[in-house]
This record gives sequence, structure tokens and C-alpha cells, in this order.
Amino acid sequence: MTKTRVTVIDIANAAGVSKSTVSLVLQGSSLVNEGTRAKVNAVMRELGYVYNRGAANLRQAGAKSKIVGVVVNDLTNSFFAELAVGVDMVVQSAGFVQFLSNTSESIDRQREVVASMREHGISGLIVSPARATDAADFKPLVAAGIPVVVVVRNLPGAKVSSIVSDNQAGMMSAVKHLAGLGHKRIAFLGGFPDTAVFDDRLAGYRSGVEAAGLDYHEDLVVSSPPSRAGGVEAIGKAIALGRRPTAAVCFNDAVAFGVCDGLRARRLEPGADFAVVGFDDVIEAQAAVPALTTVSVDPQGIGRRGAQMLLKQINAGKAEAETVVTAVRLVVRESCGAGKTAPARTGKSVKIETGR
Amino acid sequence: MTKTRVTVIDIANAAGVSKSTVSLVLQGSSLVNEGTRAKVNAVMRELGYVYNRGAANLRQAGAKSKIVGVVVNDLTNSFFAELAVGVDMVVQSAGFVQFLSNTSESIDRQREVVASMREHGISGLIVSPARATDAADFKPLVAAGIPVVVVVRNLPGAKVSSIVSDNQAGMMSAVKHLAGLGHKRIAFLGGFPDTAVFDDRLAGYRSGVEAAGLDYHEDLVVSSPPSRAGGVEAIGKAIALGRRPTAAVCFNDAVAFGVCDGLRARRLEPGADFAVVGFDDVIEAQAAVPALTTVSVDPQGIGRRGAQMLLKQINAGKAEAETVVTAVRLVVRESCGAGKTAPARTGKSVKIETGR
DNA sequence: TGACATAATTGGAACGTTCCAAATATTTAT
DNA sequence: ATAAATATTTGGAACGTTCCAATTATGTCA
Repeated sequence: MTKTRVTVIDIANAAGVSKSTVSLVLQGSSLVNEGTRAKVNAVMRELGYVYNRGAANLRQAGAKSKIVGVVVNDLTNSFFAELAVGVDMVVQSAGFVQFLSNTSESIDRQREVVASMREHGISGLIVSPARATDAADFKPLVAAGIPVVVVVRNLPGAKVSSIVSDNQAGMMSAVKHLAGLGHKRIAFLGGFPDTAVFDDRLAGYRSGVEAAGLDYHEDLVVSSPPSRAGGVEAIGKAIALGRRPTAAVCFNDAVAFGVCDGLRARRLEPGADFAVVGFDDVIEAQAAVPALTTVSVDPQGIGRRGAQMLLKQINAGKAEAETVVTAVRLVVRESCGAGKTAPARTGKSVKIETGR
Repeated sequence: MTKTRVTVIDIANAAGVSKSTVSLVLQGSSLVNEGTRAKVNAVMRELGYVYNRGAANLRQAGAKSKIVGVVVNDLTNSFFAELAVGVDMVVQSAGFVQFLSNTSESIDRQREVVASMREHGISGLIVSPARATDAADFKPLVAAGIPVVVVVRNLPGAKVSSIVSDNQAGMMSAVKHLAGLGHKRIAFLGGFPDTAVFDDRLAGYRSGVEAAGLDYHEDLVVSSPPSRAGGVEAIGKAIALGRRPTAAVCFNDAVAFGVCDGLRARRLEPGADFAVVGFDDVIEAQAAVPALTTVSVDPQGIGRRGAQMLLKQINAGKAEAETVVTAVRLVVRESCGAGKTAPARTGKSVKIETGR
């Protein structure tokens, strides 16, 4: 269609000024006379000018591309979708746009998309690293002065900022809640023991148990894949135990759903005959029957916060690696046997304050 | 950190060739000698060169930016999340990256993000337009030779490609299925009557009813907001009818869930006492109790297909506005009373072939 | 060996912007 | 009215790549 795009020079000619002046108004410089600014703007509108960020960026030596990269491992999981929405909100209102990619837990894919994003000149990256991500993987980025914020899963050795939810406090409050309901034998179900998140949640479980004056028994923690199927498997083992537990905190909501399935298969009604608490508060948690009592981590909030952190670092020019642990709250619904709650996503909620 | 980025010239010097040669190997040209190619590649790796697409793009006169824009109205809705994943899959393997933005149904937001994407030089756009989007809104884009593919909702007057699911055939098959189960009075519940999607689905309902040899009664179609609450409202009205229906097809899954709620509030068990069928097959549909019989639209497939279409147009250089209607299939689960199905997302499924 | 084809390489110029130093226009103060 | 200050505007020269036309190296054929 249009042969040649409208450039700053076209505007300059049409407005009777120099390209430099046009550039100045583009940048909102206070140096230009109000009259000329108005005229230039008018001409721009008239000719349908569109700013070429690529060119601008080229000159400005990488400083500010107005693009941030976001990579998650499973957009299909509503947890990450919400996270992305949170990022988008703050990033968008700062005039940035987000490159969003999905790795499906594939580390090769992750490398590819990060490389691609880099070629496109992102000025920052928010990433929920795929399973086997090496801490050194983001070294080149930070070496190039591109701030990186790791979310959800933390990356031990890497010198990047990170923001994770307070797994420990969350699990602890879940256990305390169950203990408060009179449960004496509370199991910890699901999750792979070789991950940092598992360690944190287990630690929280342990502190909760001890804080409630109960004994910590190793046989009450049974690991399994962090999936629905894993939950079925885990509850099966737990129920076969000598002194069987009467309640369980689960590694995440998927496991919790599986636990409910397994319970029902044994003619036990979750909530009534056995209390179960999840972790994450995925959307299905409130619609399920029974509605799942769970620890809500507010993924959208994490996204927003991560984005703010990233923007701060982008603007500061230098990236101080900083770590924040976000608050988490227990949402009491039905599956713990504490009774129904009226308002959907609310209910009795225990907010857990967080350190630095 | 690193003062100055590594450029093609640095590579050229280090490898003892000219920048032109380096450029050639960058583009995989067959003109360069294998030996030099290898050496250049080695040097690039050694110096940690990263390609600057912005610069390249500048020279190549807008032709190919390797960026596609994707805008959806609600990423939080798993329907759109899956769509985005579908787009990402094909786009990624074609070496593109996607700008993904969320409009939350705000048309201003939509305008902003599209403008921003344009400044960044996207070479194509996939958009699920916000509610009140004007057909003329994408005119400038196509005028600039940037192909646009509209998905999910179609945009009547716009001369852009679009891809929507076969609402009519889907609804028709749902009705036929219910009729096959012996239902004589089947209601059409939920949705706003002023939208194209509603019209299509209603038309499908009507054809289904007639194809089954039943009479079409206007009082059996009750509109309402396309939400869970709307479903409750609609089933309330439907049940108050003189000759009350024994089954219903719903505008979408949210409505269907609401219908189930409303049924239960009246001590009627969905599936057993009243058959309900949804539309969309959102993830919750299979996990719900009873599992929802619904028309599956495969959002990820739409995403993939839309992306393919877009890439084709980008490569072709010229955009023939083309319209495709994607196949849809009825997934029979429990809520229609046809009995339980063993495998999760499968069950008896009726694939509906689609025209052009 | 010379003439010619072919393979491989190469130096600018260009893409659309921003930056800089310098030029010009306008005020202000004397 | 003139110097000094201030407000505005302006030509290049970059930024890192690709393209083009032209050059040089290598091979082939008689």
C-alpha cells in the first residue's frame, strides 16, 4: 500500500522546521516554542506519523527499549496467567510492552526465547524459571546490564532479584488452623522433595506442627508428584499408615484435589471425614465441591510487584539484587471442615505479614 | 558493566574479514566459504555477540520484524490463555516473538497497546477485539501493510481476516444430542441478544430443534448476561414456564454452571433431573460435579490456526482477507444425563466438519 | 598461458532516529 | 542602540545492520 513510511523528515518539511526540532517535540522537550510544537503535532497527526522506536533505540545505545520480557513455564495454568496479567498492568501503564513467552518447562525453549528477547533488545526480564534452570543461565544478561527478576521459584546461586511467596508462613498457618480445629495427626502430602519450594513448605509445616505442641513424625510427610494424580497416590499411602492422620496440608491445590478424589474413592468425604488444605488458591479452588481451603498467594500481586521491581531497576540503571517474600493468606472454605463461608473469594482470611 | 556492545564490526576485525562477510554469515548466505563461516561463528561465540534486530530491521525497511502482536481481552480467562499459548507455539517455532497484551475489554487500552505495538514495528497482529471495537479501528494497520487476524469475535465491516469457531454447528449438535436422549422441550439459556455470537448460536439452536422434528418456541429462549449469575437467572425464568423444559443448551459454560446452581437451589440435580449442556469447554468443565457436557472449541487450536494464517500473510507480503470457521465438537460428560464417561477430556465426541 | 567464468569478499551508502555543538532569534539590561 | 543573556532552532555525525555494485581470488577450458 503506502510505499514509504512517514518519517521525521517528512514531518519537518511539511511543518517547515528541521528534523531536530521534530525530534525535540517527540521527546517533549521544553526547549521548543509552544507554537511550533503545536504545528508539528498537527502535521504529525495529519500525515499519520508513527514513531519508529527501533531507530530511536539504535541511537540511544540500548538504554531504553520500552520492552520487558516475561517468560513463564505454563500460561495455561491460571496461576501464571494471572501473574502475567499483573505484570502487564504495571508495565503497560509505564509505557512498556511485554514480550510474553511460554516454555512448557523446557529449558531449551527457555534459552531460545530468552536469546530471542535479547536480540530484540528487552530492557529487563521477568522469569519464572523452568525446572532445571541453571543459576548461571542469566549471567550474560546481568553482565550486559539487563536486570532480571526471578519470580515464583527462586534460583539459589544467581545474583538476580527474586520474589517468591512466603511458603513457610503459609504452610505454618495452614497447620495451625487445622490444629486449632482439634486435629492431632496432620499429614504433609505431595511435592518433589528436591525442590526449594518443597523445602520451604515442609519447613513451614514442621514449625506449624511444633508451634501447635504436636510431635513431628516423619512418616506423616509423603511426597509425590505435585499433580492431581500425585495427590491420589499420596493420600493412599497416608491412609495406610498405622495411626492414620485426620487432616492434611497439601503441597499445592492440584495435589489437594487429588487427595479429595482419593478420599472419595475410599468413601470418605473431604471436609466432613478428613480435612484437607491446599496451597495456591487457583481459581478452581472456590468453585470445587467442597470448596477448597487453601493458602492464597495472589499471583497477580506477585506479577505487579515483580514488574515494579524490574522497572525500578531499569530506571535506576543499576540492578541491586534484591529479594522479597510476599505475604500470603489462608482462605478458609469448606474442605477443612470449618464450615461453609458465604462470600466467594473471601471468608475468614488470615493475613500473614512478611519481613523485608 | 560491559561498556560497549559487541558489534558486527568487532566480529569482522577479530575474524579478519569484512563486516559484509559477517553479515552474510548472519543471514546464512550460501555465498560464504565454509571455512570463513566457521571462523566467524567461532568468533561470535567467543565474543558473546548478540544480534541487534532493531538495527537490522531499520535497514530492511519494515519488511520483517519477527514480532507479532497479540491482544486479548481477558488473559485471566483460561480460554484466552490457551489461545495465547497456541499462538505462541507456532509463532515461536517460526522464529518470531509475541507481544502479548491484555485489554480487559477496554477499548482505550486496546488502542493504546495497538499503537504501542505499531511503534515497535510488529509485522502482524492477532486480536480478539474488545467489546465496542469499531471495524475502522484497524484500518490504519492494514493500510500500512500490516496483516491483522481477528479471532473469536468477528468484526463485521472490517476488511481483515478472521477466525471464529463454528457456533452454529456446535449448538446444533448439542440440541440434536439432547433430542436423541429423548428430550422434547429444550431451552436456550443465556447470552446477550445483540451480539453476533449470540445470533449464530441461536441460529444453530433453531436448526437443531427443527432438524430433530421439534417445534421452535420463542419462550424457550431466555437471554441473560453470559455469566454464572446470568445462568441462575435464566434457569429461574425457564422453570417458571408453563410447560417447563427438561433440558437446556447454554450460551457458554459460565451460564451452564449458573444453571446448575439454580437447579440445585430448587432441589433438582443437574444431569439426573434436568439436562444441561454448555459451550466452550473451559478447563473447569471436566472437573466440575457433575462434569459438564459442552461444546469444545479448542482455543489453542484457534490460536495456532490464527497464527499460521497471520504468518502466511506476513510472508506473502500481501494480505488477502480470509475467513475461517473452525470445527467444534460436542464433548459428552455427565451434565446431560447421558451417563459417566471414563477418560477425562475425551468421552464420546462428535467432530463437526467445517466448510471453508 | 590467456581468457573467461565462477566463487568469495568487500567498501560505502542507506535505514530513521537522537545527540551534540553551533547558529540564529529574541529579550533584557544598560 | 548595543552588549549580554536567554530562548529557540539547526545541520551533521553517530547507532548497527543490510544492500548494492564492485572487486579480488579461484577454477576451467582451450
